[in-house]
Amino acid sequence: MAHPARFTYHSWTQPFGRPVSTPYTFAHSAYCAALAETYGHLAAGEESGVNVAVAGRVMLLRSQGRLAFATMRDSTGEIQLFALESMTRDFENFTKLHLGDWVGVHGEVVRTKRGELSVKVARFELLAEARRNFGDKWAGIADYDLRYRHREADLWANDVTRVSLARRSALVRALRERCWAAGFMEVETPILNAIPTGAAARPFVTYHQALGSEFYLRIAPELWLKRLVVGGFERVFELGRVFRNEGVSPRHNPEFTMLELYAAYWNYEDMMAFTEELVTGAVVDVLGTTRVTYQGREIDFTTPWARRPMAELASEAVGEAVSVHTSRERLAQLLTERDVEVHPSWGAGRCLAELFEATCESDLWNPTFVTQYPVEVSPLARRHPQDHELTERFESFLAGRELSNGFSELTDPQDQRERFEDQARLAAAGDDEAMRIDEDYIKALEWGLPPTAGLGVGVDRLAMVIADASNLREVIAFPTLKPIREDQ
RNA sequence: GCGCCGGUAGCUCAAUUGGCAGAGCAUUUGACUCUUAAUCAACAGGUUCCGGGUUCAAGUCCCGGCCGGCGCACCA
Repeated sequence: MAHPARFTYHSWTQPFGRPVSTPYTFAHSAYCAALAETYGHLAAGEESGVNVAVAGRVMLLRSQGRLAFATMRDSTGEIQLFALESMTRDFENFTKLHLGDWVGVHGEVVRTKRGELSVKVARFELLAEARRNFGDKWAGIADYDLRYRHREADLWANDVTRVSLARRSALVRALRERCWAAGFMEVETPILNAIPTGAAARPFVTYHQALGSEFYLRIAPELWLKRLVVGGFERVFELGRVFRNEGVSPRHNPEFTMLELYAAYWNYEDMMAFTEELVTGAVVDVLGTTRVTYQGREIDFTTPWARRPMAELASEAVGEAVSVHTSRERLAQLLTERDVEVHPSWGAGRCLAELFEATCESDLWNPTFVTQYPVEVSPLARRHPQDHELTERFESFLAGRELSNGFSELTDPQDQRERFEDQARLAAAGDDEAMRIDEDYIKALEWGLPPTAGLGVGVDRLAMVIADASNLREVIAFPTLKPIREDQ
């Protein structure tokens, strides 16, 4: 769609005059869904004797001489409007309403002879006119470009959009309420960061005029949240946007919503238990079941979720025992055999993680915890007591995609400094996603971080599953799109 | 960033091997006292995404660009 949609001006000149003068308020008294419930008992042709004031958009209009029917929708549902020349003030203009116009209607709740619950219009007001139409009244709007750039129209034109975004909202609410219920305090941490940290990702860069400094949009709130734990807030969470300057795909948006939470005195086992309870609980809150059909295939959220060490899964996939202690050469060879390019800077740990991703990740359909991540790919996680090349870390996978990431937090400032230095060496070697040394964070650890476990959940990914969406953009109200160049 | 596919009326979509750009809905006008995507009749509506090229002739073929979808890469 290179051209913006052209205006379709309706000529209101005859019925309403121009400019149309619309009211500043409407004394609304009832919603469609409530009317359907309250007056469901009315028989065909029966009148309730009750007057209501409803408002919404005209979705359909059937004008038939000296009577007319309209279908009006509000945020809760639809109801029919029934107008009669003999009963309706300004009937002539009612028949000239346009699809998409906002109207406020006063009238009696009745059921028509043909059995449709209706508001018999005594009088109505045009609250706002629709100067553009909302697409084909049967087919809606199909053009992705128009749907994503103008979600306000898509929401009226396509039921699936309304349902998907409503489910996302319900999910966010459920996650938040479950965190509150578990004693987590909701906090907010900076989005403008002097150092991008807490994850491995290329950041967005911006600039503050008065401070004369560059800032990075956060790629994760992780380190700030742990500093709050150092400060004595033992359970904190943040539900907010993070920004990663990476490719866009059906499963990646440059800005996305992350839930991160930290609990003092927990380890990663405790956090896995909480993750199950949180995610499965939220799914049940929204959908009322633990068995969800996603893209035609069932996902079973029933707890406990499977728990599998990364090395075990990778070994099964390649048909031989591999681990973080397998020689780098052998792991690299296995990767090369699978057409994965091995970078010189990768050690055995990174190779094992890559091997797992290449062979196992996309097959993990039901929610599954993968545990025991190599230290090399986990610069903020605490070492596993039985094997110091591994960490007490897990990621959960769902429908073949990463859903969450959690671990026992590294609390030793000296170890943390060395991990950062390893990352800095990767950055120097050209890895623009490696972490940078965050001296303030090391200083925070020197004040003492108690044993703590942390979790990050990709909210958009979970919303996709709950909305049965194959594309992330279906659960983001306004996904990031390339701006249309004006010179075209 | 690379590859494949797509962009035609406000919306949804047609258009044969290159041969007069169409339909439904919406809009406008008219008919109609129980409709349900109401129905019926009529009018109007086009830079076929943009810019070049080939050709007697381009929506269609070629080149470049814009935007989108999907795949790959990237995303621990």
